[in-house]
Amino acid sequence: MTHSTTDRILDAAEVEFASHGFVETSVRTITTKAKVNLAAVNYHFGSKKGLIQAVTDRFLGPLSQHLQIQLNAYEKSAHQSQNDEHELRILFNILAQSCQYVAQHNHHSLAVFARLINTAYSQSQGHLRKHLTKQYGASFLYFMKILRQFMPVMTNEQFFWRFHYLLGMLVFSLSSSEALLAICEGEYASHRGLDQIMADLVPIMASAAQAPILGDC
Amino acid sequence: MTHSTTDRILDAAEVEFASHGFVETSVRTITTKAKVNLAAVNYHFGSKKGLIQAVTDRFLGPLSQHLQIQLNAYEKSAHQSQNDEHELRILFNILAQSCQYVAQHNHHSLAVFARLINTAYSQSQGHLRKHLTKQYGASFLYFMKILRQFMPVMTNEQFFWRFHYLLGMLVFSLSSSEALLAICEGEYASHRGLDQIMADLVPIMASAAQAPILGDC
DNA sequence: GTTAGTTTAAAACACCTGTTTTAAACATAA
DNA sequence: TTATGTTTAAAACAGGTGTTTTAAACTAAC
Repeated sequence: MTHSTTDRILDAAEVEFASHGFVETSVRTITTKAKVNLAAVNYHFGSKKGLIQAVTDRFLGPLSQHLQIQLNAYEKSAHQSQNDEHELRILFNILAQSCQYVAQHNHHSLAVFARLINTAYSQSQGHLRKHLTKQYGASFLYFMKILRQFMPVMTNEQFFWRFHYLLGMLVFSLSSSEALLAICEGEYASHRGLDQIMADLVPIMASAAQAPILGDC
Repeated sequence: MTHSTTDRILDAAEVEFASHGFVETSVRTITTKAKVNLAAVNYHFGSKKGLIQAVTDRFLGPLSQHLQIQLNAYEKSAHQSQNDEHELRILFNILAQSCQYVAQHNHHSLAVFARLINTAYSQSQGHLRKHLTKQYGASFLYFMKILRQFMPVMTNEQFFWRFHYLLGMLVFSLSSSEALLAICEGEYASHRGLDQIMADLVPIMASAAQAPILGDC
C-alpha cells in the first residue's frame, strides 16, 4: 500500500473538491475513488466538514508559512525604491511564488485553493470562513499591512475594498480558468496553466492597485 | 392578490437564489416563501432548472438589450479621442450603467446576476452555461469587439485572458461583497452597495486593461 | 353551463445525503 | 497473549431533495 488511509482520502477528496466543488461531491464518491470504506471519513475526520478543513490545511499551512517567511525577508531587505508599482509587483510576485511553491508538491492545490476561497465567500458556509480566519488570518493581515504602504493615497476604507477587488480577480481567475475556455470552445484562445495565470496577474494587480479613485467619468 | 403565481415564484426564487445560491435553495423553501403550492414550480417552469433560467432571463434580457443599444449609440458617435484609457472607462461605464438600469427595476437582480455568473463558471453546471451563451452570447461578443479596439497592443489570446481576468474581478466583487465584510466584522470598513462597487470598478478595470504584459519582475 | 386552464392540499415516489452501527477481520505493540 | 487501534463489509438510520400524482376546488372564457 503506497499511502495510508487518511492520505488516500485526502488525495481523492482534493481532486474531487477541486473539480466539482464541496457541496457537489459526496462522501461516497470520495471513499469510492480512494478505495476505502465509507465510514473511514467519519472515523478519521469526524465529519465531512472536518475533511474539508483537513484538505485545506494541508496546503494552506505550507502556503501561509512560506508567505510569512518571504514577507519577513522582504521587510528586512532595503527598499528605498521610489517606484510604488515596482514594489507592488514584487509583493504580488511573492504571493504568486508562495502559491506556486505549494503547487509544486501538490498539483491540485491551486485549484482547490481558489475554489475554496470562492466557496467560502459566495456560499454562506460559516464554518469554513471562521476556520480560515482563525487559522490563517495573521498571514492575511500581514500581507495587507505591507501592501498598505505602497497604496498610500487612499483611505483605510478605500484600501480595504481595493484589496477585495484584487483578491476577487485572483480567486475568480484561478477557480474558473477552464470555464471561460469551454464557453468559447477554444475558438479564441488556448488552455492556460494556473502558474501562467498567476504570472499574468502580477502586473495587472499592480496596475489595478494604483488606479485612481475618481467618481465621475 | 398583487402578483400572479408565476411572478410570486420568480420574486421569491430571486431573493433566495441571490442570498443562498442555486444548489443551496430548495424548491420547497421557494414555494413556502412565495406562499404557493409545491407543485406550482414544476407546473409552470417544468423543473428547477427551468425556474433558474426564467429567473436569469427576467433581468439578463433587459440588461443585454440595454447594453446593446448603448453600445450601438457609442459606436455611432464620434470618438477620435487619442486617450485609450478614457475610452475604456466610458465602455466599462456603459456596462456598469446597464447593470444599474436593471437594478432599478429589480433590487436583487445584481446580486443574482453576479452569483449566477459565478455559479455558472465555478460549478460545472452545463445547462446554465449553454443557456447563457446561446441566449446572450451576442451582446457579450459585441462588447468584447468594441473593447478590443482600445487594447490593441496585445494578441487575441492575450486579450481573451485579460478580459477573463477583468470579468472575474467584476463578478467576484459583486457576488461576495458582504462576505469579506463579515470576515473583518466591520472593523476595517463599512458596507458598500453594489452600485458603489460597480462605480469603483470602472477606473480599476480600465487601468487593469492597460497593464503591461511582461513576464519578468 | 360547459369547458379548459389554474391553484391547492396532501401524499407518495424514488433517490441521494451525511452519519452511525454492528460485526468481523487485521495490524502492531506492550 | 492481551490489548489497542485500524479497516472492512453491510446495513440501517433520519432527513432532505426534485418530482409526480390524485383529487378537489376555483377562475375565467366560450
